[in-house]
Amino acid sequence: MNVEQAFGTVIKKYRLELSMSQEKLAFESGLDRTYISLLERGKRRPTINTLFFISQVLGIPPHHIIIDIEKLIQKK
Amino acid sequence: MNVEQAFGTVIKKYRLELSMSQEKLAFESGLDRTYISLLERGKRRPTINTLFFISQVLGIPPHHIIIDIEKLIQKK
DNA sequence: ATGTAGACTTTGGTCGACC
DNA sequence: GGGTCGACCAAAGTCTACA
Repeated sequence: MNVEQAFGTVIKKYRLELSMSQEKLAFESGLDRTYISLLERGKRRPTINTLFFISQVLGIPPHHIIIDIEKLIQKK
Repeated sequence: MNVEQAFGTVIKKYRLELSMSQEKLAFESGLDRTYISLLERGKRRPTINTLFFISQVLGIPPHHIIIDIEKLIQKK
């Protein structure tokens, strides 16, 4: 599993835990809804700024998301 | 202080601790030397993939760099 | 509420050269 | 060894629309 796929998996997991829609996550983070869709499916590589925007809305510290990514790509 | 400035500050700190040149960091991480220069001066926003490449070469876990960034932008 | 597609703008990232 | 500039190409991110 690569970094962008892991990122998508992780933010989707946290988004669903909050029962939040892609639409709301997009709006609150100032990004486009279709872009959130692309991110969750591992089709885009976010900048670290985008990471910070999204994690802020999810209420998760950015480094926590990175730790999850590290674990996912470790597992292959 | 913004995210990209913090990123530049942090990777420069770790690079200097290793007494590594920008040239070597660039080569080992598969990036361009001038781009490392831009990053350290906060002129570019790296993707998370770039974060992983660079942190690998620096021997620092990616989330550790993110923690440092969080602290720096907190302090203003 | 989400996936996809196409056209679009902006910025990440490369490369050669010079100081 | 590092900053900068200009030109360039690839990819981030937007927007409209339809299923």
